[in-house]
Amino acid sequence: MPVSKKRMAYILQTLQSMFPDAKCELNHSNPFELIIAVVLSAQCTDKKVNEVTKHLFQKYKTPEDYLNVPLEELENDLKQIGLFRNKAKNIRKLCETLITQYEGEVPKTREELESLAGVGRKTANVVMSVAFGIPAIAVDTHVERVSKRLGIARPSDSVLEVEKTLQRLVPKEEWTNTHHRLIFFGRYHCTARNPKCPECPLLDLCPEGKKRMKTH
DNA sequence: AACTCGGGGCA
DNA sequence: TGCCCAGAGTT
Repeated sequence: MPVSKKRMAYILQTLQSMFPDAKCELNHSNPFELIIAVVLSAQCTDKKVNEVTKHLFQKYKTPEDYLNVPLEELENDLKQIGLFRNKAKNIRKLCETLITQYEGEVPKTREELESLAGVGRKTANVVMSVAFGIPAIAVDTHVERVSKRLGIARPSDSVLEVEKTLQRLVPKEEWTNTHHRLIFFGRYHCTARNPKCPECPLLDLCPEGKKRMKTH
């Protein structure tokens, strides 16, 4: 059974005290740069993405810029990032759609965003919340892992089920902040390998943490 | 639900 | 060397 709203409120309060300033760490200065950065961030550290986009965004500033070079050149510019061939193709398709259907602008609805190449539910959620201020909880590997460890979601839940559970347990005005705090919690504290259970303020209510403290 | 893409970081 | 990284698309 998922946690109660009361217990969730305590978790949220604790996360807020741990990461009061949690926010999107992908460098961007507009919605178009953000959507490119999030597409690139799939299965790649945001640190590496920022390293690459630092140069990328000086060279490519508009959707047209990505289409005005040979595909091989864009692939080469993304060489340091995993899955770079898929991402280069998707980004070009995405830019083409922006030009032909959205007057070169990044759309704001989930349906429109998810229709773009390389953009799924997670990326759409990030763009909506970070670029346009629309409340959303994007469930990535960190959010999924910590939600399941804390007992907020069941181990067998899909990412969509995890998202729905979080939406039900968290006040809508806190969705975006909570998303970023769960990410920070997963990145810097409740890490995939060697989570910091002994010094975790949530250990007392964490099923996985208590299990780990016994067996390790 | 499982599989594939995929170079880089880290223990 | 093996696991993981702010996933998405296909089968």
